[in-house]
Amino acid sequence: MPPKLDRAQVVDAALRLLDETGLEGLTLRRIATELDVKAPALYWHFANKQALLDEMATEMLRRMYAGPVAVPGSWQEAITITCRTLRTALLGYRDGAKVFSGTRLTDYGHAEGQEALLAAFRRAGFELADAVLAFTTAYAFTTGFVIEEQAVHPVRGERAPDYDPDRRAAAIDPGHQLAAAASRELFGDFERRFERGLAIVVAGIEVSLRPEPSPLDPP
Amino acid sequence: MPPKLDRAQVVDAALRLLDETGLEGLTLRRIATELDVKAPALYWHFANKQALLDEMATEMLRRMYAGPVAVPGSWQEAITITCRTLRTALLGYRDGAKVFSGTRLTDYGHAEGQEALLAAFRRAGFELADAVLAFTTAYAFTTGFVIEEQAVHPVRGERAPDYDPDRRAAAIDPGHQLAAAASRELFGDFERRFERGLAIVVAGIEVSLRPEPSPLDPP
DNA sequence: ACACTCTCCTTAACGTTGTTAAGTGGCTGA
DNA sequence: TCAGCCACTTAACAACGTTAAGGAGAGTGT
Repeated sequence: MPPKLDRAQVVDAALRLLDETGLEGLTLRRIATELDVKAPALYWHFANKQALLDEMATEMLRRMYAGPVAVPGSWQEAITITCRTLRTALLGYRDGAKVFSGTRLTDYGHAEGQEALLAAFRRAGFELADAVLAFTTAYAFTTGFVIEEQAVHPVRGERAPDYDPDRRAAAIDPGHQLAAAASRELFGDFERRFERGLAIVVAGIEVSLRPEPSPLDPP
Repeated sequence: MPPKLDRAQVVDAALRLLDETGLEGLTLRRIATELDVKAPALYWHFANKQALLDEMATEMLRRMYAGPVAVPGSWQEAITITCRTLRTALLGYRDGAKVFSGTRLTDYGHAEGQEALLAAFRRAGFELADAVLAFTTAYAFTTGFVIEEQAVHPVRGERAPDYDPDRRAAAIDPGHQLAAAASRELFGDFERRFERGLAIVVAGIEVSLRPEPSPLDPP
């Protein structure tokens, strides 16, 4: 009899269910039921729940790199597209950023995309250490941004009731006018704010880590 | 008879225990035991566990602002110190960044610090919207950075075994030289990388959101 | 003096969760 | 034919968050 299950099917079902239930509603029994199987069966394929979550995060990355990854010439384009794609990938699943940032990746299939990105920096004359710094800074911004974004919008299009800008503005001590007025900006227009924030990071890299203009290395 | 407990004591004990057990080991029964009380007693003071976690996050912020908050003149100093202080505050507790980013704050006591920060931007001529953008960008970077930092160093001074740079370097397809070499940079020297990353963000704000040099508003 | 009420905690229990132990049926190779 | 592995199932465990019910003690009204 052919096996009912393999790891890929479990991961796939788990990622589907994640959208319906959210991370805290994602239980092994539900995943198993979805697959017409009892919960302990999952332990044949994964050591424990954390291993499954790790694999889910890895699969999210894998699907992200499975899309159009034509990394273009300039490092500015490369890092912008990478972060934009990462955000889209994380937003593609409910609690995507939390799942992603809570797990260790299980394989290094993403090394290829990373290699291309780092290569773009090197071509522009960046030291490797600077390229890594640039990359991780943009990356930290992206994950941090999406975690907050998904706290406000747990599901695409809906808004968590606890993040009502007007309520926040009203609750703040009226002596703090700027903070109150900021409420309107804080919880909206994530699309635009992400793009502008990313542009800030890229511009900062450009001014702070300017590569040497010539390929000569000083002694 | 005077009550054994109040909200502040519960929060305090919970934050103490957090360091010992980590977020996933932090159970209501353990917190209760620590307070010489049975678990259901906590429900007199908090509606549920999430409410306690929210209060813990708020208390973390409160303690952060309780320190020396002399926000200086320039917006560069203000935002640098704010983010640096936030990182320190989050690193002060095991899984601090995760607790923090997973909760909604329960009061707006932090509005005062935010007000001072925004005021520094306004004094420099920034539009409020730009000040908020600058602030949230640096903030997203900081939380994203510390979440990753605490994944590698769950407890100050110790390193999670899964994040061994050499193992990662060895596991990566040798065709990807840059990605493999990057492993050495990726998991170390968080102190320096945070400072440089923050400097990048600040420099980016400076170039991207340059305020008008004069206090005149165009019509 | 007594009863009433309010506060703050306990005891007991419920349903659910991740996880383990033990068992079971089908397929493969000798 | 039969041992042996694979891939599940059934049964059960301890632990979790949470709820229901009750009780001790202090304060108040009469």
